[in-house]
Parts: sequence; C-alpha cells; structure tokens
Amino acid sequence: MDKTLKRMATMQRMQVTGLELFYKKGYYNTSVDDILKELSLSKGAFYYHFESKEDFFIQIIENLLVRKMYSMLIEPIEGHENTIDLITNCFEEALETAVHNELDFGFVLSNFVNEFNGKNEKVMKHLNDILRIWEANLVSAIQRGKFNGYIDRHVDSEGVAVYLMSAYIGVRTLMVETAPSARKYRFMSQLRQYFKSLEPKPENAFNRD
Amino acid sequence: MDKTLKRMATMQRMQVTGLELFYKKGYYNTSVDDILKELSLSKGAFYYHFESKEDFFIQIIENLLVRKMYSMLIEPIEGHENTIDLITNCFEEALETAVHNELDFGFVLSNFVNEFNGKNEKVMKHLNDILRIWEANLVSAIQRGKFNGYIDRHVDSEGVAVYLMSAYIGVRTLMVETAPSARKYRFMSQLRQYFKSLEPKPENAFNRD
DNA sequence: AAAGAAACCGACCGGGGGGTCGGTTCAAAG
DNA sequence: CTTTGAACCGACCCCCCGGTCGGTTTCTTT
Repeated sequence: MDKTLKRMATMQRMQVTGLELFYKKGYYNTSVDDILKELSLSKGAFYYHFESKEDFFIQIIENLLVRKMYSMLIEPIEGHENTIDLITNCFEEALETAVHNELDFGFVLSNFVNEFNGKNEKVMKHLNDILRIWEANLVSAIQRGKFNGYIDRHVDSEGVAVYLMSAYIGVRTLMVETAPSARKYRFMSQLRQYFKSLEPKPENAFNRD
Repeated sequence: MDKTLKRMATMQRMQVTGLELFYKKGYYNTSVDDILKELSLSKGAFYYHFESKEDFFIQIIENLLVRKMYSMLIEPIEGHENTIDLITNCFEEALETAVHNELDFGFVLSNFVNEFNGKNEKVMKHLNDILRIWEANLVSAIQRGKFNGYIDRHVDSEGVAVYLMSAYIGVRTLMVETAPSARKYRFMSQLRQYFKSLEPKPENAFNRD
C-alpha cells in the first residue's frame, strides 16, 4: 500500500527530527511546533499520527534510541575476541562521534535520564530499561572475557560494568563544553590503565572454569 | 539593621528553596510561583529582591553551589596526607549523601550542566567555572600526591582528574534510579582498584603511552 | 504618633505551549 | 468521473509562566 508507506515515512521523519531537537534543546524546551516547523508540517499531521507529545517521545525511544544503542554500544562488544580491546575500541569510536558533535546515543540516553529523572515516571521506565540492557550486556561481555582468559577471574563483573557505564556517561557530560578532544584522549588513557588492572594476574596459574 | 537582616533572610530562604526545587524538578520545569508557594510569598516579593529568574539562579550558583562544592569536594582533598585516601574518602562521603537522597552538590552541578548545555550560555559560563575549579584542585591534589610519594611520578595528573570527575558524575547519574547503595559500593570498589594502579611502582619499568 | 521607606501583595499582561476539531487535499478504488 | 477515506491543514482553546505595577503592610526613625 502506498498510503501505509507514506504514513511510515512521515512518522519516521517526525521521529528523526524530534530526536535531534529533543537532544539539542531538551524535551521540555522543544515544542511540537518546533519540530513541525523544521519539517513544514502542521499540528494536525502530528496529532493524526501520535497520541501526544509523550507518546511520540516514547516511540522515539523504542524505535530509534534502543536500536542505536544496540549498534553502537552493545553489538560491538559481543564477539569472542579480547573483551578489553572490544570495549576499548567501542568506547573510542562512540566518543569520537561525540567529539564531532554528532548524535552519540549513549550520551543521548544519559541526557534524557537526567532530564526525566523524578519528573516523568513513565518515560523513565523506558529509559531505565535501556540502561539495564546495556549493563547486562557489559556484564556478560566481562564474564566472557574471564572465561576466555582476557580478564582476571576474581574481578567483580557487575562492578566493572557499573564503573564503565559511570565513566562513559560522566566523560560525555564533561565533553559537552570544554576541550572535548583532549578530554577524550585523557579519558581513554586512564581507561586503558584501569583495564590493565583487570588483566589476569601472572601468579595465577592457567586455570579453566 | 533589622531591615537588612530581614532582607538577607528572605533572599536566603528563596535561594535555598529555589535550589531544592530546581534540583528536583529542573530549572525550566520549576516556575517562580512554585518556589513562592512553598514559602508563602508573592511575585512582588521575588521581583523586589531579584532582577529575573535567571539572575536569581546565577546568585544561587554563586552563593550556594560554589560554597558547597568547596566544602564537599575541594577542601576535603587539600591536606598533605595520602592523596588517594583523601580522594577515596571524599567520594565515599559525597556518594553517601547521594544514597540518602540528600542534595549532593557535585551531582547538582552536573545535572545543571546537562540542562543548560547549548541552551543558556550565560548560565553555562558560571557552571563551567565551577567545573574548572574542581578540576584544577584535583590536579593539584594529584601533583601533591606525586610529590609526597603517594602516586607514581609518571601518572598524567590531568588525565586522572578528568577520569575521576567523569566517573563521579557518571555514577551519580546511574544512582538516580536503580539500587543506589549497591551501585555506590561497586563503584567504590572499582575506584580503589583503579587507584592501586596509580601507586608508585617500585623500580619496575612503567609502560608509558 | 507621624512619616517615610523597605518589604511584600496579587491582579494583570503578553507570549507560548499542548492539544482539538472542522475543513481541505489527493490518490486509489469502483 | 465520482466516491471515499487517509493524510494533512491551521485557526482556535485553555492553561501556565515570566514579568510588571500600583497598592498595602510593617518596620524604623524622629
């Protein structure tokens, strides 16, 4: 059907532009009209496709944010190669897009968490879901790393996961204004230093689970 | 003068309540009337004491935020004792107030950075000033640590500072919703692990980047 | 007690935002 | 060509918010 195609296309356009503006100016500071003006569409079109601004935003989360998080921060660390390298490269690349001021979805997420925390429970539920997925995937990557001998068996997988997420979210906050490129470089150096402390200790003889 | 005293008291009350609400609900989501209702004061009283909502907020930054940042995150690490212990304890205490959902000013700061970034240059200037002060103090604490033999000489002081700020800001974002106490515990464990990797190496060659 | 000033009140204004709804366009089906 | 309904338009409603301003209360001074 041509009509359903058009419908999908319009909704997609609205969501892409919506995410962009919500990210740049914040959800509450972006009016529906702002988005519509960008697309030369009208209020009627918007409320024909979406129930409300909130519903619109939740669909953006489910359709765009979740998928991008997967492709940028989850899938890249799923292989069986050296876990530490995988995570390092993954962060490196994600932060590089941040340096160029493009949409970095890990940060988009934490940005929204900040904006909605304590203000909109419904939206927060969806955002927390993504955070949990990210965390779970980091944890299993680390456990895989232990199993494959890239990470010391005594490290606390969940601890490392929380720590990595913290560091990533934090450095993105710091990169927003001052010397993003320099901060990225320094951050990555320290991250590597931290990762070294997770490597298997030599005195621990070769052992399998 | 009784009058000037009263003036100060009223302004102080407004600022304290203002900071609380701005933190809880966000700056743009908190109306001046919200604050006034909490205090049973009127618009007239507010605009008698402050030029505008923005001016009000900047005064809150200068009067409350800056001072609290100093007492919570800067002064505690200024001594000549073991730098690593000082920073660890400082973070430990700051995060503990966060667990109890009290105002944790390091996080208040990063929250506002998120909210104002790209939206209000004037306010951002003030917020960035505080970030810079925090960073500068961390850097000099680390350099002091090197001088006093608590930290390896080859460590990049500014790198560590950026990394610590990142980690702190990030974990606070993660603590807002899910299991704050558990996350704090895990975070602190990993932080200690990281700090171990900064301790002076005996005479072993240290691999530098 | 009177006067003057500081502190405070609250109705009002203008603009903007979310959401509604009757009307219009246009492409596909009969 | 006519019909039909999905897609879209845009004027309108109502509420809220930042800010104003003339008036009132409260304190200080003499």
